[in-house]
Amino acid sequence: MMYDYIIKPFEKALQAIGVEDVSILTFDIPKVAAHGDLSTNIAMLLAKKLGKPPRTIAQEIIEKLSFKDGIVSHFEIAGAGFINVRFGAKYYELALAEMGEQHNDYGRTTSGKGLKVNVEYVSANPTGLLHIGHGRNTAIGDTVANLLEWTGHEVTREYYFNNAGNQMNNLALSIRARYHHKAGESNYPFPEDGYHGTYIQLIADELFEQHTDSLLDDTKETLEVFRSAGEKWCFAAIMRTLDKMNVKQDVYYNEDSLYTTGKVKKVIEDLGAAGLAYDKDGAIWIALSKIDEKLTDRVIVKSSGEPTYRLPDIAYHRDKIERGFDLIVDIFGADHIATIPDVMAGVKALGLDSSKIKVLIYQFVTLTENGEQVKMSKRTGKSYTLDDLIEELGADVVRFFFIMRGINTHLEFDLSLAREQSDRNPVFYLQYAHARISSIFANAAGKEISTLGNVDFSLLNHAAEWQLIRALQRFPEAIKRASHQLEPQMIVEYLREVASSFHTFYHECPIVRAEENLRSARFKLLEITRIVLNNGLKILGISAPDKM
RNA sequence: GCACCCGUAGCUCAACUGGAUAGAGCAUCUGACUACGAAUCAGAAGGUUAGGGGUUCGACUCCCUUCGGGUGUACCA
Repeated sequence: MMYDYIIKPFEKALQAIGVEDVSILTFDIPKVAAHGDLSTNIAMLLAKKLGKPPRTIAQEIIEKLSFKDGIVSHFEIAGAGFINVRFGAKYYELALAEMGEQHNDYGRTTSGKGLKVNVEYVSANPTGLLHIGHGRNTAIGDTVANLLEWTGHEVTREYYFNNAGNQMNNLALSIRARYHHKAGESNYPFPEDGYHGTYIQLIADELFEQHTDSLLDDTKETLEVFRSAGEKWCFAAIMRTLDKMNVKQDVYYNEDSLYTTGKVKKVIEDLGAAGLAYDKDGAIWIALSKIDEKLTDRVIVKSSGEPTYRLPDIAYHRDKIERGFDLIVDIFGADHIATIPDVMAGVKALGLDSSKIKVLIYQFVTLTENGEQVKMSKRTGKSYTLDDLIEELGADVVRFFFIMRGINTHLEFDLSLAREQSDRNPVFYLQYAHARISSIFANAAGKEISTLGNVDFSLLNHAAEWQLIRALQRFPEAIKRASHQLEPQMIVEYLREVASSFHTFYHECPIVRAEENLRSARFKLLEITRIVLNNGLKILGISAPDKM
């Protein structure tokens, strides 16, 4: 639409003045409305190459420009050499018709067609309940996956977990201690690094009910019972929480399978063959300094024979590349920041293209209440879990709060604000716009007023209507950009603008009470607005209610 | 010490990745409901983009530097 009617004429004009490579032509949406609907800086970019002042070039371009009737109402040279374009009535009519036709698919593009993407998120080990940080991880990962789907990518949502190792052992020991306590041995020592959450006692209690005191012998076998019961319980709890968050993943990838299938071993062999791994002090090291001089060599297999986390991480990412993904997105908390260069270098050392891997680092979340920080401690088990948050606020508010800020800024989660069902809470602003539209349709139905009829978009020429249409028309572009930048927050900002334009339109323009033909056109505009809000909220994983 | 992230209105954050006059919400002050939902709208006020240099037609954005805040820096994950 925009390409055929606006961009193509520009490309032709450029060719007419002798510019062959038109790929540098881009358009911006001016911040200031007086500068039109679209703006290009092409003349400035060409100034050096052509050796002429920007405004002269702009003038030459403009002389060659020609648009179809009514598509563009006005264009001009402004400032240092910008070319500004203002859409005409015909453009809005065509755009609206197209949006209406695409309906629930409006906003989808095909820019990612044929590309396979893996988005790995949540990835919590089954040692406890999801906490606030996991919440941000989950909301970001799921929304990014949605965005990639809406731009035509084939998306696999993946959960990576480790159900072996120290942490799991710790979980088993913690449950065992609580089990002994339950059995009356109140002096049984609790492990120093044990998990203190109340859920540990719950698991122990369940085991005691099933086994009474038959697990009191501290053997390998009984410890395994505690371990596997703990894992099962934690996973079930995690899945329940994710379900509430409206999250469904496709692949659950067990780190242990990297060992059983020999993939870890193969990494060591291949690194060795490439001369990038060596033995020292009884351990195996990876020669990161040979791959990137800023890095230092690291241990990948300890002298005890156990691997460090780097080794399976490298094997895992190799596996993802070998599964044929064109883009691999990891969602990590800021505490993982140091490991990323190591893993990337390791992947590169195996001769693979590490640029396929994009790691999104999100900064920490702090909970505040009445302006004061809520302390979160894993040790004491008093931490706010994600479940607690959802219970108190609802999944919509929780998801929204986790993505309404850019990924790499610290997120202040204001509990008192989130709790408020009022205009101070930004999630309601979007949902309210949707509910209001539904309500207008219901109102019309109640009065037996037709919302259909012949639609003549040329009747829509109120400034508020145009502003709304302009916003609606940018939806596919907004998704494309957010998807490309992997920034969910951009969709939040966009939807806020749509909702704002809609509310203004609502106040300025009567709908049900408008004259019949105008009414039909306005109802159509309402319908498209509802589609955009609905689709946008769907991307954010938030419900679009008809009533609130 | 080193690496990464952040510093924008009183507060919480935007700014289409280098564009024109830096924008929203809250808080403060004015106005708009016997209207289709006031969970809304219209308006006022609020800024040396932490400080200083540089790069260029043009910088909140890129580079250097100083100052503040956060995170990480293991043969822990």
